[in-house]
Amino acid sequence: MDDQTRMLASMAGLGGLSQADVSDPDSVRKQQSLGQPPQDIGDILQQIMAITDESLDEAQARKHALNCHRMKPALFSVLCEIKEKTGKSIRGVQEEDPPDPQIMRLDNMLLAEGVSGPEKGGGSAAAAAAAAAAGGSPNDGSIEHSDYRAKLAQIRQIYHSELEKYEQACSEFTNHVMNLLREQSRTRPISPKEIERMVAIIHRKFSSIQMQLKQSTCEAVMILRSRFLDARRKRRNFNKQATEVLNEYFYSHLSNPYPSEEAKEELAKKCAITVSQVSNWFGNKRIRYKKNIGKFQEEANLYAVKTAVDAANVSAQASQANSPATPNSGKVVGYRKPVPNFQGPGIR
DNA sequence: ATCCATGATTAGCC
DNA sequence: GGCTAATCATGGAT
Repeated sequence: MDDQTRMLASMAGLGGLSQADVSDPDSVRKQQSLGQPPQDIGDILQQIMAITDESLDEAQARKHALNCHRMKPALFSVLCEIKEKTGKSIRGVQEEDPPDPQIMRLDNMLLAEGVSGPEKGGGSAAAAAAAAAAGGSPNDGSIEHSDYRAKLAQIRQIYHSELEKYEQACSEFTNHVMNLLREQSRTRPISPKEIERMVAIIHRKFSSIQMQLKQSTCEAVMILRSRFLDARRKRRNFNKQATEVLNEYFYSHLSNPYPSEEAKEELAKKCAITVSQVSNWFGNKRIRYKKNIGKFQEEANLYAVKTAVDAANVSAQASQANSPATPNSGKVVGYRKPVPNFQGPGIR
């Protein structure tokens, strides 16, 4: 075996610094290449025991000699090239793929929720928006709101600390593998490109772990949102005055209890609730009235009387303001007598 | 604990 | 898109 062939063998991963080098390599190689059963463990142990400082030194010296050989760089690159060509199957898998749409979705959501955004406490805007969407009145639920923010901040904190941990672990592991490969590239044909690819594989693995983290964070945020912002969970009865205003309108428009968009806006303003709450209220009222007119009879009479009295007051004031000679002729707008037969004919 | 009232949501209709 | 009817979920009285 001349120097070059020995080196080729050693670089192709057959040699290096194995126990075969330091004791009797040929017997082991021959046995294995001939498909014979591996030699006894006793024999191997014998060989290990036979390793001395001297033989180690000799092996190191030989390795050093190989590394310093003038042909080494050229041969190394040739071997790398061969390996590159034969390793097509691996390459196909690792080609750059476009950014995962799912991870983009998760990123967008976390950003929107203020979890992954740059500024601290970024959830407030999202929380406010969500609260507004839920249709709550402007000044209620401030306690729950701050509670929501606190919980969101907690999620955010956990998310960031976990992310940091993953990133640290990733870079540590990457460094470790890179060092290992660099070290091995002295004795095996490992090109920098291959190391790069390995690093990419590691990053891919870690990013899939990151995706799981993002996914579970998203789930936590969704649960939090539904817990705090589901309007049904924090239902509050409208105040007495608001209910009165709505009932007044309902019973004084019993023949057609369908307020126009403008009327709804007006009522919403008066009651300090949203237009959709007004719509909900009328929807519920109509159906419940229709289902049990008898039950609402008393209420209907009450509001009819109330409306009549109000109208009388208004007209009395008006007649006082005008001339005393013209009484309330035809001025009783919105008056509705206490009808014994409330059919609500207008309800579809 | 139970029941009723009530605001919100949902599916289906027009 | 607005409405009805059914239903859910909670508040409050008992």
